Amino acid sequence: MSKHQKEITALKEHLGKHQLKCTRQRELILDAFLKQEHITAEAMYHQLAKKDPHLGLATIYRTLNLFCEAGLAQARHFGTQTQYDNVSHKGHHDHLICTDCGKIVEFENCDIERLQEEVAARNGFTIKTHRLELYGLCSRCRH
Amino acid sequence: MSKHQKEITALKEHLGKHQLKCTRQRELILDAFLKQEHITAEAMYHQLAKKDPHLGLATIYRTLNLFCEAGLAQARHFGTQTQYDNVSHKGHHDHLICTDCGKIVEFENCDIERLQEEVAARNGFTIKTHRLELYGLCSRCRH
DNA sequence: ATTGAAATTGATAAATCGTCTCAAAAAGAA
DNA sequence: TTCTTTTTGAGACGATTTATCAATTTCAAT
Ligand SMILES: [Mn+2]
Ligand SMILES: [Mn+2]
Ligand SMILES: [Zn+2]
Ligand SMILES: [Zn+2]
Repeated sequence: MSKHQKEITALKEHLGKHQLKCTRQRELILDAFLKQEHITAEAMYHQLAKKDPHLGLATIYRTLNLFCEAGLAQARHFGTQTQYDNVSHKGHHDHLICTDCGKIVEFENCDIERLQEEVAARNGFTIKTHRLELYGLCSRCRH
Repeated sequence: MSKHQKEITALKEHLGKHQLKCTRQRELILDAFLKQEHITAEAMYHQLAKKDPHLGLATIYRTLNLFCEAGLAQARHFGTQTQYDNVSHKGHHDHLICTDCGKIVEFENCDIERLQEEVAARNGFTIKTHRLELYGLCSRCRH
């Protein structure tokens, strides 16, 4: 029994609900993805080339996007590339960033999350993901 | 005396400190930029084509990146494009973005802003700026 | 005002990243 | 097995931004 049974089941459920098929490539990519905290399509392409030299980059992109739709991954634009975060690896969180020393504090605030939902609903949107980053000075750098 | 004298002076100081030159193109682009809250290089290219049909797109990019280095602008990846925000602009707002059609809705929410301050204070931070982007589907794209 | 080194420009090639196309292959229900 | 639908891989393609480079402009020193 795999350590990641919950995620494997979640994906299979998503596949079933959407008339999608369980392929060797999807299983291979899922297996590799669940071992990561976050990865780019390109990095996964090179990593999996050892196991299957014919696995196409387009398939990696398609499958990582599928994971996003199934709720297993979350895409984040980071610099010029897209990072696919493993949602199961760490819960959702946002960031406080010190612009002076670069210190990063992770936080989670349910009230903010709820207000975000309200704002979205008021504008007819359904939120899939979000990004909240607070930039400023940490206590040490303020003095 | 221009309404944006402070920013014009700030740019000239930056130019002087870095052996950069004050060109007609830089003045033209600065003038247009300071009237905007945020703009893409492409949008500015089309906008300025009326005043100078030979102004190159590369010059727009180079100049907007220069404004970032001079502290007048802030680059923000927004979907596939880069938005250059005018940091001197007073009216802060955040964004709802439809991941399907690209629609962008601007919003302000004082309660979220207040909670952000609380989170920051609890962690010893003083917020200078922040970025909040909500990604999802607009009413039309949700079907 | 003239000169000349250094910076800048515009046109366009190139790089980057991700999606689209489509014929062949695979999945899976019957 | 048969048959329909989905998926795949390879590369073309599109969008955005940066690099290249010869010609032009700036500006400080004559
Ligand atoms: Mn959050
Ligand atoms: Mn805000
Ligand atoms: Zn700090
Ligand atoms: Zn939409």
